[in-house]
Amino acid sequence: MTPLRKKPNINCSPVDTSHFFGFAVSVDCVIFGFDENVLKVLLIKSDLPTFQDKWSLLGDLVELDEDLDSASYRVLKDRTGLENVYLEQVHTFSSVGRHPAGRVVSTAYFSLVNARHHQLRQLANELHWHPVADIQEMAFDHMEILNTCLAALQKKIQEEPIIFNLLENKFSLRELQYLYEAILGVKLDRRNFRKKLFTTGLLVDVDEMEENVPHRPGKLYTFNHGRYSNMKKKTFVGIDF
Amino acid sequence: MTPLRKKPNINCSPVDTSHFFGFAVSVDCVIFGFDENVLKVLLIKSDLPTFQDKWSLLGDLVELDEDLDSASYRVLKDRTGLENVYLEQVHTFSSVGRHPAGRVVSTAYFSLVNARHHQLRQLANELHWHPVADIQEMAFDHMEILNTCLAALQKKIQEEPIIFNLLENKFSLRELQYLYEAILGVKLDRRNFRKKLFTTGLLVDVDEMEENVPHRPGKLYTFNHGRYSNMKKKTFVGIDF
DNA sequence: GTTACTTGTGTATATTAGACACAATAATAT
DNA sequence: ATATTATTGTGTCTAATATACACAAGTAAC
Repeated sequence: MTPLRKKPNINCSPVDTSHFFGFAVSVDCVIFGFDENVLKVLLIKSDLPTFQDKWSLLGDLVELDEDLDSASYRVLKDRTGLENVYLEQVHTFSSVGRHPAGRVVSTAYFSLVNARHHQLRQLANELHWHPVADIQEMAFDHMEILNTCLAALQKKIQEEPIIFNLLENKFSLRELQYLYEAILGVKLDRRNFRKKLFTTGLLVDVDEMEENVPHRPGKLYTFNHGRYSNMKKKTFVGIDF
Repeated sequence: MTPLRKKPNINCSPVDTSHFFGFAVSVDCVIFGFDENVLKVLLIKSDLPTFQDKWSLLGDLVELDEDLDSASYRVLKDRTGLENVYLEQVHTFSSVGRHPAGRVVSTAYFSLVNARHHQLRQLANELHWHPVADIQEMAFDHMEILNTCLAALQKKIQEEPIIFNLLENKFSLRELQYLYEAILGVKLDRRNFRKKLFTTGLLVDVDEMEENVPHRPGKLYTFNHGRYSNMKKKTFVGIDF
């Protein structure tokens, strides 16, 4: 429980109030995208002098009348223009010295977006996609947040089919396989990969082909959201490679 | 990132400061124990009038110079007398109206303790073990927190061998199996269960037998922590029933 | 039409999961 | 001491799943 220190009622005791009610809360969004066969994350240059020229995650302070999910949705919508994106709370970071401006605890979310979505392009002036594998350091404790969220993502895509949020609506199996490989950092056997995915029954052949590829085009598929929602109750069988 | 609203420096602007730095942060610990073949959780009667006679989780407000892990360790140590217990952050709950005294976001941890540990008994006057399955309602949003933590526990014990934290140092395979069954809410095949656990190579036969059981006594085992730490690097293979 | 690259497909083997039964042991009651 | 009761300890067969692996055919570019 959360007993507010028994003694003085928190509403009548300004001293105690300031003692406990002195936190700021923020959200930080690790926004993943997939482009050029590489897993990327959307970053912004830090505007704090302390972290001059360091990159940081997209985040914001949470308003007093706002919950964490709403705050992260707001950040995502305001900063990227995207709505209805996949968002998942991962962990709350709370080192005492983590923010130079005061006591700020931050809840990390990861988000999966289509990196080539048109609405995103326009804002490209202040935002930049970075290959996750290339990032060595960041502002604040954002490197730790990124690592934690990447681990969460790797685990989650083996449990639930959220990975499709990173692709166009229609995709080829090659794209999907490369995406799995990029996230997990492994090479997968193509035939076994296809077999496995077809047996899920969640891929719909849309009877179209890739275009503008410099080789034999592959079939395109979509993810069967409806069917997944139904079978979800009965436990989705993860993709174990 | 966490940009503190560009405009006024947060340290020079009391108005903005009170606006964002008005949160309290708490931790709530879902302390699991196993006794009488039932999964239990340690609860306390709420001392808030709003939740008269409702049970609540053990928790406390976080100090301004304290991080979340420290706060939850503190709660556990102060309230149960136990140290070196297993603790894991699960989720942060932040509904705007979740706490009657003001804006309090709370980070939930689950903890695994030996319910029969001697240090615990003395404090039994204000704390009570409740069978998880019997709990229907709780103070605050603690029912939701409990459910979330139970789900996290069920998932986690199938990925890592943390379950041994709930048992005595030496235990029989029956106790271990009943514990798995209590947490997962399923019946397991005894022969397959034993086979599976032996093949992990993490059980050490201590060459002792159960005592004071009204039937043929079983062998006692301990969990091989050292060996697990070593193999952990190479990915522990979960127990898939 | 040749080259480069990728698609699409199946089988055999190894590993793992799941179902299932009975004799041996200790404690207790008679 | 004997019977009763409850539990231990053990192995095999079958089904399901994971893994390794090769070649012909399609399209684009030259």
